[in-house]
Amino acid sequence: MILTVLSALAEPTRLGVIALLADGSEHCVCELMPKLDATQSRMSRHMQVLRQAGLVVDRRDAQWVRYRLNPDMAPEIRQIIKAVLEASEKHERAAA
Amino acid sequence: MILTVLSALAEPTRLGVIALLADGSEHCVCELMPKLDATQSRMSRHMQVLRQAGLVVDRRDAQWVRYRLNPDMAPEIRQIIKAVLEASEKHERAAA
DNA sequence: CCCGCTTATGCGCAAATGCGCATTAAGGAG
DNA sequence: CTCCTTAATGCGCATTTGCGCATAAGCGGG
Repeated sequence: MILTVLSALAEPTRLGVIALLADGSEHCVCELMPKLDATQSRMSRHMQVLRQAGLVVDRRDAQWVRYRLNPDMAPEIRQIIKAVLEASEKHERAAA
Repeated sequence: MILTVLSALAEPTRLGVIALLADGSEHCVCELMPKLDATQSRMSRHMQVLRQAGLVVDRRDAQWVRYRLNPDMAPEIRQIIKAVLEASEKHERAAA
């Protein structure tokens, strides 16, 4: 379980998705694709990994699929995500 | 950097090592091996991954190599480890 | 119905990961 | 020096992962 979460986060595109979804709102794949410089099939599969790890949920809205962070995520997992995002922010700053 | 840390943690034996080292003291490979049910070469390579991720440091002591959590680990990384260990503890309890 | 847009998926391939086995290396004891 | 213990590493192999390409599937509009 935790291992699934960690593997899901241990990939730049997927971590990028989590960072983008961390604003709490919904985003469709077609919006994430250009922001993360990923092709459609790549994005779709990465989203599947995040879904299976229980990190995101999806909702069909007409021809779009809207993703958001799983609102029922366990608090411990939420805490991991928080720590990871804070760490990556710090490191982006350091790199810039 | 964060990705390296996450991949390092996303493996059961390595996560087990971190959990064992979390007591703050030193442990030699020969002690970790039986506790994590790992062969010698497996352990050695996993320790290398943890070292390269900056999570542990090693020290030669006679014929042993003693490992401990990297005391110079960045606080953000430390925070990730803390969150991960707490989550895995909770989940072990749930599984038991 | 056909078309266009968005997303998912089957397939094959290349690269990465994890492992065991055997060997090497490093250190201490006799 | 040899022998023993502990740890690292070269090698080959099997599995997993990540990807592109093409195709299918879901939805709305005309």
